[in-house]
Amino acid sequence: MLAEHRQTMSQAECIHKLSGVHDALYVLSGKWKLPIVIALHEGPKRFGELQRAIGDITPKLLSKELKELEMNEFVKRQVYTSTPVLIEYELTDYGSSLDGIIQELCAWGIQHRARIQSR
Amino acid sequence: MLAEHRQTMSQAECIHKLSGVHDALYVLSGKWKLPIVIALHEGPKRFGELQRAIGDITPKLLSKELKELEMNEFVKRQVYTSTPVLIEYELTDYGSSLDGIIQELCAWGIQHRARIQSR
DNA sequence: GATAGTAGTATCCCAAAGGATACCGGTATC
DNA sequence: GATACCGGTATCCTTTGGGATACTACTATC
Repeated sequence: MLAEHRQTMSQAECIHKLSGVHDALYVLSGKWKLPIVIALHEGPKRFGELQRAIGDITPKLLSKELKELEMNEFVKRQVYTSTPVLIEYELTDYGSSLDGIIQELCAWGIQHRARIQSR
Repeated sequence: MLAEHRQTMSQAECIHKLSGVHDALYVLSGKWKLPIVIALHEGPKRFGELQRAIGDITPKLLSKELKELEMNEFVKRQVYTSTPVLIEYELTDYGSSLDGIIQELCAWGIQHRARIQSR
């Protein structure tokens, strides 16, 4: 293979990766989206439970992030019309498709912290 | 296993994941860090080459992000004392350890785009 | 000697992200 | 009837991330 072709191929691959990563980061933007998804991984949670599980998130932000997660079909808002009304947020199957990303980030982050601390 | 214990375990797991993901996202913060790492994946690049490869990044931002990537040992700044001086940025082995994360983000991003467009 | 490229730095500015605080209507409890 | 929880909303304010633009010192080329 000619150098010229290799160059073209790796450039194409680079652009391909750039766009994929960009799209993924776009829907995961914001400080709290992944924390919310991780917290919901344990099971459905109510608004207040989520707030306590994550810690330090204000209701305004939690509400906003949940709406965006709902729009992207990562999270389902379940309303149980009992009295009083019970509202639960639960991870959808599509939300669970983020597991690979979360696993990689988590594993890398943990080894990185260990690496930093051992210096 | 008692429900109580399951709950405790999954909470611990949740906190564990939260901290790992947090640490990873912390060093990858900023709009251009992953794009730079991806661009350098093809091979070493000079400042101007990087700027052109990424597109739309201003020299100020590129300089800042490169410094942070260098501090985290993702990127090595090579100075060749020829005349004129040649400066190249190259990915370190540790920088390559981000490949798993990039792969996951890229693959997920691409399937997500396909999913969106097919609706 | 003008022009262009290389590798950045300096300054200014703006929009967006996010935090603090207060509030709302409803229900249940004391 | 006061208080407290639930599920949020509204308003204000600060921070910071990042873009635009200009500039520098050096070298090479026309």
